[in-house]
Amino acid sequence: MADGDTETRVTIRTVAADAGVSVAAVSKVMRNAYGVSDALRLKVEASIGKLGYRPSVAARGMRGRTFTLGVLLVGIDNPFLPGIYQGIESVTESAGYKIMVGVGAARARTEVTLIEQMIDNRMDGLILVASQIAGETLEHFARQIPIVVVGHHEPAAQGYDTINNDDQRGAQLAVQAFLDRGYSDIAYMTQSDQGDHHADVAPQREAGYRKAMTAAGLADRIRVFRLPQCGLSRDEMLSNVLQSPDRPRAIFCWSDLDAIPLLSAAHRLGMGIPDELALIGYDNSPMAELSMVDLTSIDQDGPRLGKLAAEALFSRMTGRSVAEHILTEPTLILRGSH
Amino acid sequence: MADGDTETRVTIRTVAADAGVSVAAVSKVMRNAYGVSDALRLKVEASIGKLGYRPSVAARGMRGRTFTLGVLLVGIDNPFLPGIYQGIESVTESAGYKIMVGVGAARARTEVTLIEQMIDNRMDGLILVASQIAGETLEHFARQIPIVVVGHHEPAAQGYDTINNDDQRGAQLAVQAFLDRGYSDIAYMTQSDQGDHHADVAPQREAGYRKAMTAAGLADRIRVFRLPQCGLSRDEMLSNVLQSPDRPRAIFCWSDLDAIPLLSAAHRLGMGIPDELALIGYDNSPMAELSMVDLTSIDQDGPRLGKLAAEALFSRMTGRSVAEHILTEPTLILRGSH
DNA sequence: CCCGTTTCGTGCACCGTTCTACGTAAATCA
DNA sequence: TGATTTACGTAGAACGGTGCACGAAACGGG
Repeated sequence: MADGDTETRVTIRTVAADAGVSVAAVSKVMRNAYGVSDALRLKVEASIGKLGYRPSVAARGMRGRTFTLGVLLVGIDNPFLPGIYQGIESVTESAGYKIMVGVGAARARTEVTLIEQMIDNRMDGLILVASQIAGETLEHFARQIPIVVVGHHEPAAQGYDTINNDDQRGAQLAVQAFLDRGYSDIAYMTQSDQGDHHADVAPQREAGYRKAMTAAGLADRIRVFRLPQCGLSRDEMLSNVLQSPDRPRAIFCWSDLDAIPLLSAAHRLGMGIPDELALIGYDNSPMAELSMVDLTSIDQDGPRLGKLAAEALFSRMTGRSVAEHILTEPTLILRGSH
Repeated sequence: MADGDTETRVTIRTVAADAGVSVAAVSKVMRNAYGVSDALRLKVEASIGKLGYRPSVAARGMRGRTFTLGVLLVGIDNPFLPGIYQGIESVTESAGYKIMVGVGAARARTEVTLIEQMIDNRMDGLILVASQIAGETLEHFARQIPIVVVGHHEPAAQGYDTINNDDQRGAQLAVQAFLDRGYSDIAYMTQSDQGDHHADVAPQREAGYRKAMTAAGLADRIRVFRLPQCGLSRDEMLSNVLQSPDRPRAIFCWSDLDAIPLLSAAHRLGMGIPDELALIGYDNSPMAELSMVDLTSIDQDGPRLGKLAAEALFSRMTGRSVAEHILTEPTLILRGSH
């Protein structure tokens, strides 16, 4: 512990002494509770200003609320997250709540630890974005702290809320967009399932793809490619898929995250887009918009999802106990890749 | 507050009662402090396991340490951050420390609030990545909590450490790479300065660019473009720069973050790369590697910076009080854009 | 066998807040 | 004017841990 010239912390007691009032009085002013005269308030506020007093969140959390929310993100390299985060922040900021973020690195174990960490830090509520954690575990945590989940389908959950774009509908939009252009040889590319509980977005999009294909009478043309996790063999696999003699003419990819590397592989192989390969992604990430990428993608309006999540969390924190499961409408962003 | 079937929390008292020992004994076992017999330890650990006890970070923090570090990031959409974060995590995880992240959104005001929040949450130390906060403010905070700063040059700082890649050297590498290809009409493109204290990386890279140009006898060819912040007029400005009759033949861009949109604008205008425009970026982001981007870039080895930062923080937390200012060597990643 | 050391476990005073319960003075009402 | 109410401020007990100081064994050497 660095113990140089440690400025002794300004506590509520320091303020009370300075203002010549009781500790409780200062506390009341801070929480603008009932029963404070203007004279007292002024005195206390003057001292607070003079001393630069900030209440300790940790101590405050031991009895009251901390006005801090926890947000758990899968990672920081996912283009889907900034929009959601910004949506959350827009709501929480104006309500005077602070946000602490945990980065789950897509490992369920890490995520559980982080959630526990947030509970132990006495946060007032949690928003989990694209969490990998199973529903039953979530129910367990939800008994200890209000929770809202984004990007994880669990429509029967009782203890927590879920906010999602309608991933099945998004997949249907993509398939339809291909059909409109006359394609019938449409494949779906997804990440390899990893303990997959059918709750994650990728399987939902797969289900939507299958339904849409079946509805179009193309059930026998259904093909699903599953990408391995690690980087090197993934790039290889992308190339292999593209070079195989019976490669699909059109690919709907579960996320821009994989669609763009796929596009890159196609480009490297000298394939024309969309003439030799048509492609639609998901998330409408900023990269998709770049002219050399120009990727058609499904947009799920991250800021809106974030906003809805924050609002749901607040309503749950203030009493609602019956679960809410919201599904928003995705939109197709037309570009040159299909 | 959701007050459904609130599982009453397992506290240190619950454990003590269950194991038939004192609260202090449990505390000792948790902190594996001196003076615990094997018998006692076993008894207590059994109860802890049975009850699933986790100590409250908040309460613990009021006297001891929390084993939690705060990491402040500029944003989550910056390709430079994942590497650094991963580097930090690799060190802290094995040391049994948890990380809470704050997202500063590149606004100094928000960042200050978040740092205060982290101090109030009793974190044991802070790593600030690409923070916008002025040096004097940092010194102030550094008196309250050990701090290490990444991506912000403040070589004279006393109270905190800084870890940076040598941005001036990186700029020099870029200029040299252009010179080697025979370019002399080399411009620098940067973000418009925003309260800029010369400490941020962009001005450092600018200084390096100026030095390198001067050293090459091209002082009179020095040109600097400053991009506005907001998205729309930025794209316009990029196009304008590229379409002006005396546009530079080679541009060194302060970050891939702006180099890639610039590349996109060039592509949209049908300009050949590198024949009509040569480009070098900074950060070697994953996108730069994509075949349709193929951007030459300066790599600063984020994971290494993160690792160094975490190690510096630990050494500071365990007593070191004289500041450390580390500069790492950047490398040029050759690709097709120059 | 006595006395000085260790070793182990406990009681208790913190840490910085919140919040309930209570006392007092002023204002209102009959 | 006396009885109520209302407004304001204060003690002091939580909250869930930590860690110091202390006492009681157990140990060990002369």
